Amino acid sequence: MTKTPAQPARRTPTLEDVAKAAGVSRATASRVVNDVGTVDPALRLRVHDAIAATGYVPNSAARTLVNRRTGTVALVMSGSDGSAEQVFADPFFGRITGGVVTCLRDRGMRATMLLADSDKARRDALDTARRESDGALLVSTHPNDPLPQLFVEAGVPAVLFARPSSMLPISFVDVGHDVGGALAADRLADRGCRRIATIAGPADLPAAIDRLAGFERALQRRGIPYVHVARGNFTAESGEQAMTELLAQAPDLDGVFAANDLMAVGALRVLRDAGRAVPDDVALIGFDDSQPARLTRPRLTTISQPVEAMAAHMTTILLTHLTTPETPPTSVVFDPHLVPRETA
Amino acid sequence: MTKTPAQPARRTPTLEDVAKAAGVSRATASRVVNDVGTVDPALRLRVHDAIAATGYVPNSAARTLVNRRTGTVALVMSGSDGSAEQVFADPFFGRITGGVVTCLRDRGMRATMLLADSDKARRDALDTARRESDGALLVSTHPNDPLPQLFVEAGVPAVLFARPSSMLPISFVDVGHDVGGALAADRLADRGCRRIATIAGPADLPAAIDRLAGFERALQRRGIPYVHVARGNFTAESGEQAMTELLAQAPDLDGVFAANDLMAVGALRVLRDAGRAVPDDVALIGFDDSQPARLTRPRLTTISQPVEAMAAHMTTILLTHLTTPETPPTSVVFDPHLVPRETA
DNA sequence: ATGAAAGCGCTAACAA
DNA sequence: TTGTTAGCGCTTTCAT
Repeated sequence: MTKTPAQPARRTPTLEDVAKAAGVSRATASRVVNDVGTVDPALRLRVHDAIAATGYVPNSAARTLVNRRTGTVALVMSGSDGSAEQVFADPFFGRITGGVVTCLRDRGMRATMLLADSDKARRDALDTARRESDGALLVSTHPNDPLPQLFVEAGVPAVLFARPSSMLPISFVDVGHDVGGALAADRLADRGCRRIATIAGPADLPAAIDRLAGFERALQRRGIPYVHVARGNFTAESGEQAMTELLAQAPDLDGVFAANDLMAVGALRVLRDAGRAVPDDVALIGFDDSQPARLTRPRLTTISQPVEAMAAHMTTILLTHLTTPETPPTSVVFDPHLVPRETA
Repeated sequence: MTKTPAQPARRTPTLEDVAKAAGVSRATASRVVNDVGTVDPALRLRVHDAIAATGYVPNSAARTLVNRRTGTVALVMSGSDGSAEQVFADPFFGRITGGVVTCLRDRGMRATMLLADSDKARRDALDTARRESDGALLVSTHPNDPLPQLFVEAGVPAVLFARPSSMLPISFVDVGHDVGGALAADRLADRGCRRIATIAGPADLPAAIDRLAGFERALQRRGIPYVHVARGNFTAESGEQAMTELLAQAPDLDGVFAANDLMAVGALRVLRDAGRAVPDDVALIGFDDSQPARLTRPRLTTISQPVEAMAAHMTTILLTHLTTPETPPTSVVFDPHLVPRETA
């Protein structure tokens, strides 16, 4: 019965307990735990035993208090005002979250979920990101989102998912939307389509702009310069309407690229109703490889983005900025790929 | 130029700074900040001014260290082993997250996202939930998930989304799956269907069991005792297969209830291919009110769950447990409702 | 290589 | 009502 023998109380063990059990000072125990500085191998072993014996786990609040590091990254979903529910219902959101959480987990870190869908929410998100996280991952669903700029101005480390509409000194990951458009163009051209049309997305969305540009350029390269363009807003209904317009404008068309799957689904319905066989009369390609693309009959050929990988990479970029603050803004653009199914 | 006049340094202000600026002690400043104890109105005012002047915001790590409260709730997505990406791609997940985050935000709290898809991940989640959050919200995607039991045994405050397969002394929210099944039954019966079949979900899933039971009971009440049952696994493909079986078994059927929308989508395809007009020859009802339900033509009549409200309520239950630990486990079952569209 | 000691910013007894 | 003080658990100089 010398020092603190058996039941010191039902309290969660602290570094002090470990030190005592190992017969060393708290400082030494800390060094062992953090694997820093130099400690005698023998002592190190004793400390490790003590850790195992006591079941010690570091208290992160205490660490944060002294280190100014939280081990947490804020994942900010930024929607237009009051769009909370809508933002989260999009499977995209979940895939991004999955990529981020998985990546952070490998590094012993966590993600806290923030929602920025009003001016106040944006301020709060900035504040929380600054004070209770080490940095932020920003996912905007609409163009001209003021959030990225806010973070840049406040000097809070942040990385964007998708290129911002206006130039900003901030890192981001994105997919090559233009490359995706080109993939679709080549696929249509390769299968012999010559009277081609496209259902483009909103004209103020960088992603939509690039998909269209890449698509048109690729066709031009293939000697198919003229493309009928109708605009949609990424809903199935707008896809129906656009397809209807297109059919009226160019009844003889034989290939269509829709800037997302939902619009492609709408287009498919109109084509079917118009008695056009897909893909034999008209080939059709979507974008996103979303669930609806797999559910249509015929199944939708589409362009896929490596969302999880992008999210993971976005996370590692942020961690780099945290480790090496002087790192200049970096952007990484991922390659999309064609998912050949039945409509093209 | 008396005390700390202008630029005390570019350091984030602490309570000490506020106290100094207001000419009071740190304790008084703390009382004002936390609105606790009794403080002279005049001093209170001076402290508030000082807070505004310094731009003070409490340091949460320091608070956590002394309070043992993190202001954070762990949102644990629990999938079968290695199913990370799949879990997150489900829109359900996002809707739950949205409900939780919104509810927490109103109370000045945050959610940290955890993924429990392996034994190690489950242990880690438990540990993180215990050490870095005040409690946990558990969302299981598969039956017989060991996670809830783990939390119960560890005594970590937790609330489940959906009733656990085995009885457990733990709070949960759920939707009345049986009520939903009955809603579908009544709808079919009301529109005159008499030769009714159902595509049930996995026999080991409480939700699937209840949907089927509620459906059958309601039909029985209406004097339609016999129901053809085929099983699916909640995918569109399984829905196709089940519908094919059903059509073979009961070629004259005139109404079908599928236990989820995806299977209903599959069924719809088979019915169309079989030349059955929907809803005129065969009426069809799904469950979930998911995106695919809105995309089919005809649009799918379905049963909707108030997911966001359920998630929010799950959160408030957890907060109640945190405030009043002796609160016994509570369960709240929400009413689903019928979303009448075109297939029934 | 190791330990003593000084905080990190805050809350809560306890005194006054 | 207010202030003093003792920690919460940890890291990190600075001596030794």
